[in-house]
Amino acid sequence: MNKNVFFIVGPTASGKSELAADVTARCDAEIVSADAFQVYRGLPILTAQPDEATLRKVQHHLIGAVSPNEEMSAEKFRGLAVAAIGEINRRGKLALVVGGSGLYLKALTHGLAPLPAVDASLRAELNALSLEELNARLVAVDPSGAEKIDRRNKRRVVRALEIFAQTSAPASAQRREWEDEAADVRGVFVFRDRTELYARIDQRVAQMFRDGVAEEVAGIEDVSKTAEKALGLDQVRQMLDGKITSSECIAEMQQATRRYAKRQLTWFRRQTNFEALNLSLQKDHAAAVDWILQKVLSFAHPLND
RNA sequence: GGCUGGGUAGCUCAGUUGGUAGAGCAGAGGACUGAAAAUCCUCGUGUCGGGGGUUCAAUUCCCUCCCCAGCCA
Repeated sequence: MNKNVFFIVGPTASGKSELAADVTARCDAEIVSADAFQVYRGLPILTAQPDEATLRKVQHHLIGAVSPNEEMSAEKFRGLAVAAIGEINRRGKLALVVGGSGLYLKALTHGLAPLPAVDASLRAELNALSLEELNARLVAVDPSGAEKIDRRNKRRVVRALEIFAQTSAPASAQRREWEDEAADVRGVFVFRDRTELYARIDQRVAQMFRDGVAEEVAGIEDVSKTAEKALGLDQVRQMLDGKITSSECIAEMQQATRRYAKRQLTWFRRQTNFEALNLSLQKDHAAAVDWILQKVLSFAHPLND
C-alpha cells in the first residue's frame, strides 16, 4: 500500500477513538474506522461507536456505513477502506486508520488473494457436516494444505473446502503469503495495563445499559449472519426474552468483552509491528495525543526528503 | 452461652478407608489469510483455618482455639 496512511490500533475500550479524534483535529487528516462491527448502522450503543460530538469533531469514514442486514467480510472491508483512503488522499489529506479488528487491518495492510465472494448456501451446506466428514473431504482434495491448518477448528476446514469448491484448486495453493512487515506501513499500537483495561471494559458495558442498549437491540429486527455476532447481542436478546436477568446479562457481556480484548492484545503483539504506547504510563490524555501526533508528523513530513 | 453444619486454588466445591490433593468457573498464554466482537488450542502447589497429640507418616483420626452460617436460648 503506497498511500498516505497512518494506523492507530488497540484493544476495545483502550480509548483509541478519543485519541484518534484529537490527533486528527491537530493535523490535516480524516479517520477511517477498521472496526468490524461499528461499520453497521443502527447499533451505535452496542458496538460502542464514537459519540456524536466526536463524530462531528473530525471526518469519520466506515462508521455506520453498511446496513445491519448486510453480510460483511474482510475483503469487503478492504474494498471500502481502500476507496475511502484513496478519496481522502486525493483531497491531499492523511488517512488515519483506527480500529481493533485484526484481520480487517491485516487484509488492508497485507492484501488478500483474488477469490470469489463467499457463497452463503455453500457455506451453510458445509456447516451442516461433521468435523470428521469435513476433514475427510479436505484430506482427499488438498492433503498438504490439510496438514497446515488447524483441523480441529471447523471454520478453517470449511473455508478451505469453500475455496476448493469455488475455484477447483486447493486453498493452500492460492494463499498469498504475508510478508513479516510491509515496509511502508506505519502506526502505533495503544494499550493499557490489564487491570485498568478490564475496569474500563466493565464500566463501559454498565454504561451501555444506562444509555439504552436494551431498547436499541429491541428495535432492530433484521440482522445479517455476520452482524448478529456482535458482542452482547445474544445476551441482550436473552435478557429481553426474560431468560436471564439484567445483572447476569451485564456480567456475561463484561466477561465476553474482557476475553475479546485479551485476544486482540495477543493479535497486536504477535501479528503487527506497530510502535507500542502504554496509555497507563502516560501522564495524561494530552501527553498521549502529543506522542502520537509527533509520530504522525514525522511520518507525513520525513526530515530526509 | 448451647447445639448442628462448614472452614481445601482468586470463587464455588469434590476428595484422600492416614502416604502432603482435583473439578467447574475466574484468570493466563497461544493460534489466526474473505464469519474476526468470529473460531480454535494449551495451562491447576495451594501454610487443605491456627496450635498441640497419636503415628514411620496427619489435610485425613483425637484434643483445643479461632472464624463463618443456621437453629435453640
